[in-house]
Amino acid sequence: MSSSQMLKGILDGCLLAIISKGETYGYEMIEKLELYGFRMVSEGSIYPVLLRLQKEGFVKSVMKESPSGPKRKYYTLTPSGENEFHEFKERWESLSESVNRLVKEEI
Amino acid sequence: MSSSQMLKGILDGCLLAIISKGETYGYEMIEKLELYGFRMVSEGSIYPVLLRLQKEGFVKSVMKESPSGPKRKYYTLTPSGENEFHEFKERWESLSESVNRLVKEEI
DNA sequence: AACACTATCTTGTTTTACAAAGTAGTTGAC
DNA sequence: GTCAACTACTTTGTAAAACAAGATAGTGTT
Repeated sequence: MSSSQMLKGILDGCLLAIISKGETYGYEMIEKLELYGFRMVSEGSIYPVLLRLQKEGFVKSVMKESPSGPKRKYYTLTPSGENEFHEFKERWESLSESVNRLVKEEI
Repeated sequence: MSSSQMLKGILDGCLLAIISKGETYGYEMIEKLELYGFRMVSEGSIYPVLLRLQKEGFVKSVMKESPSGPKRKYYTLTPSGENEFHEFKERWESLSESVNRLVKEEI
């Protein structure tokens, strides 16, 4: 994956990161992203990404009853998703170092 | 600008960063991006961004003769572009901290 | 019943990514 | 002198993505 593809893949990677910390569902992921400092990540943004991640085989999901409210779709990483998350971390490392070198006046 | 808008604006910010270091032109920016570790940033990616940045009033350009080869379109930041670059740096700081907290297992 | 909160999905518009091809000047090799 | 290689910018076309907004639906409170 090239740098520019990387730019688009950050939300994907962040969702993989959240799911890697333990089974969770879409609505909760939005709340967690806010805790981590991401602002304005709305439902219209993340649900389509979750569907794509599942289509690509990186996550799988099961519906479970909620103690209150409608059923929740819980997501977990597949082995392929764990691998993808690992690769995301490396790409992120490389990208953020490049951007930091650039904006922090080095070179 | 929200986090998700931020995700799309990284290439824009990086181009502002490069131009802020001194007058330069598209073809040279691609070479510089490579030096900073960005891979596969092609002409089809950056020229449209440069046109948009100019349309938004963040950069201005002048054509100059090249000592060899076709004329070059040299870009510089406008005051509005300097301000935008400053805001980009703040947004980048905030985003990269969020992503790092997330992938580096904190919280 | 009306409202608020939880939870997911779909739709429709706008924007973006970017490969590919087009145009054009310069340089060096043969 | 022409062929290839490099420099340099633009345009075009397709595919994908972003995301606000709305649809749907269950639960809890007033």
